[in-house]
Amino acid sequence: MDAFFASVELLSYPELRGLPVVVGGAGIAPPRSLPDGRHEFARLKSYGGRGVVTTSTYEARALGVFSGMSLMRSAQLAPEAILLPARFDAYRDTSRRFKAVVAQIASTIEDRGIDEIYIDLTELADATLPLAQRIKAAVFAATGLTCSVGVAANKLLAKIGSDLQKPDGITVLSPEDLAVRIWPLHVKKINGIGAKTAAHLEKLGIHHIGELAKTPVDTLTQDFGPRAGVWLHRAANGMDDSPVVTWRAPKSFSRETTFERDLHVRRDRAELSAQLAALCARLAEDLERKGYAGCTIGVKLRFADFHLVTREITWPEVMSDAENLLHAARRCLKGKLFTEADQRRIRLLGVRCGNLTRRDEAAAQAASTPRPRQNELPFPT
DNA sequence: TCTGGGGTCCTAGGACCC
DNA sequence: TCTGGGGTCCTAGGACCC
Repeated sequence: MDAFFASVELLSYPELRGLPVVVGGAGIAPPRSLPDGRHEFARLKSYGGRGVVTTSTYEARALGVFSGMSLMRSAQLAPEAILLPARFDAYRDTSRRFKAVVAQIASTIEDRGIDEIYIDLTELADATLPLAQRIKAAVFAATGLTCSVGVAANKLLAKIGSDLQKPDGITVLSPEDLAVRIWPLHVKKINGIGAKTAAHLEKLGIHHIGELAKTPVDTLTQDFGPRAGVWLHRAANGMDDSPVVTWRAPKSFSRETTFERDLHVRRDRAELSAQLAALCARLAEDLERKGYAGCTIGVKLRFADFHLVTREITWPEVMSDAENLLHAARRCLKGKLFTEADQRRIRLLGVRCGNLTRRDEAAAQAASTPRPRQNELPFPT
């Protein structure tokens, strides 16, 4: 989907069409409705929190504002841009509709998050281009939104192709296109090559996919290890035999929050305790709603200096209720994480539950989950 | 004025068992 | 007292993606 969250918002606020609009994270007030039916929108420059850009319209991107950028920095680049709070329920609803309508045309679909799918068209007899056009038209009819489609012999190339003519594009790649259209692209266009790997390749003098493709595998395996080295070489040569996976069992659920201000390990202990309990309660709700329980419980801390620490414990029995999650999470926080004289501040706190089983399968175990111990304080010092 | 939230996969070391 | 492989599970961190 093209600029998905922002595009959904434009359906609600068509008067913003053509303007730089940014959908952002936390603590943003929704637009105020005026008596005459118009809306009063917040501007990026009025924002004072710690959020980041979730999605920006193409007009905002033209000003240098992209996903992941802090809203503060975005405000410097585009102070007059409209700022909207994210409405995940609306995006999830739209997401379901676009996926459902595609499923009517081709049922083998791999979910790649809220705004992206892979579709296996192998078994469909239709000619490629009309098929892609039909999918786009169906998505537009169901949602009022445009998407970009890449068609190729595998997922790796289809993904790159889908990005070549955004927004509202169709790109069909044939084998001959590899050298002509893929090799001139930067290595970061390959799904799986991020900032770190790209910087590493840069040091080796490899910038474009074509250069990577012509680099001997041995050179790559020496630098990146056997597995990654081979993968890089294959990817650059357009090779990918990964299947379209229609369903995966979830591996973990988690909840985390970044505080409005950094919390002191000792002085803000009561607040940290309350936040931890709240996260466990939300995680328990998620597990309950989705019907899972897990036995590996972990916490995640980001300190004010952005240093990240995780701790996890595997319990003998699975759990899914808030009390037991909290008990286990507190356990993770005990030990050498904090000292008596600790003056550090924490910016983010998270709780995770992994090693999942379906709750109906775990029902027998559930009866014997350990009772939480009382009077235990989290964030021991 | 820095840097969200929810995920997956990989690696590497250590414990433990046979 | 010194020495094997092989396998699994657990834990911490990191890269990457949407």
